[in-house]
Amino acid sequence: METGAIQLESVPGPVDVESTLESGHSYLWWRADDRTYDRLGAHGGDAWYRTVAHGEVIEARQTERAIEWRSTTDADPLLRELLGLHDDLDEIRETAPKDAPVRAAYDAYPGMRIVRDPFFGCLVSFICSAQMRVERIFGMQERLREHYGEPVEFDDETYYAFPEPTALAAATEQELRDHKLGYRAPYVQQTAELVASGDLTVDDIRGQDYESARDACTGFVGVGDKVADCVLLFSLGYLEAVPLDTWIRTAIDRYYPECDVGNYAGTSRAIRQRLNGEYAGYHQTYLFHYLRSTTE
DNA sequence: CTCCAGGGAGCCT
DNA sequence: AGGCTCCATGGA
Repeated sequence: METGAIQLESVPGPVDVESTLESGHSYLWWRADDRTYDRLGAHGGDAWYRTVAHGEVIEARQTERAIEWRSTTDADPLLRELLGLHDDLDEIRETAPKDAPVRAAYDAYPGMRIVRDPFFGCLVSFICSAQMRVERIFGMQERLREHYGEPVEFDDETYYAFPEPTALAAATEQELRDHKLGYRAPYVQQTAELVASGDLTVDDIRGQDYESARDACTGFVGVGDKVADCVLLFSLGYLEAVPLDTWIRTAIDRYYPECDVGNYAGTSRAIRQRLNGEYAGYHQTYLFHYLRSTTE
């Protein structure tokens, strides 16, 4: 076992691991303790989180001055990448529009960062997210891991990685339905088949300009514009991607009604411009959480 | 009981 | 391109 700590003073801008991992833009981490997911802030923000990424088990928690970690490897560079710790959050916030809703949203969750999830897990988890509450999406990914994931030993325990594309491609639709994926079951199976066969992979997406990348991503089954935007934003680092979900549509109706031009591509361009382009996805994610936390 | 959740596919015009 | 309808599941 290796252990270490990332000093917060080495990270540009504030950090909040809890809101980064529990707000529902990554579904690939889980609580390492017995405490269940709950309202943000309910546990003092010092909980241990665990994931298996690139075959390595990583556990991390935030303390007053550092992010402590335990892992099967030197997790420092991997953690910085996965948690978006390279993003200069102060600079990003500076680019946000200075209106009341965005300001309030940034004040509500200082330190929340955009994750960089491994591609396939991000893709499948957001296919599963269609018409599904945030809390339940975690459970679906947990069942996929435990039924189809490769075991990894760590600290005398066995944990399961997110399934490889071949493993989910070999699953039957009925099996996936039995694991409560509902009508998303064939989407996940067929998308896994596309990736496993090499017919459509991350290499067909990464590196292209934003709108071309989004179009390419909708080639997966169960992936429309919205899920494609989530994958570009939460896995591939397209920080300008603005997923137009029910919550951000409410925000558009309320605060930026002129941006709704009646179709996804046009509304996407308008709200992206309204949120000042380059980091529009960051600002959207803050708005999403602000709205979700203040309307329930 | 009904309504709805970080939507998308298939089919129609 | 744009507008239906259907699709599972479970908590409010």
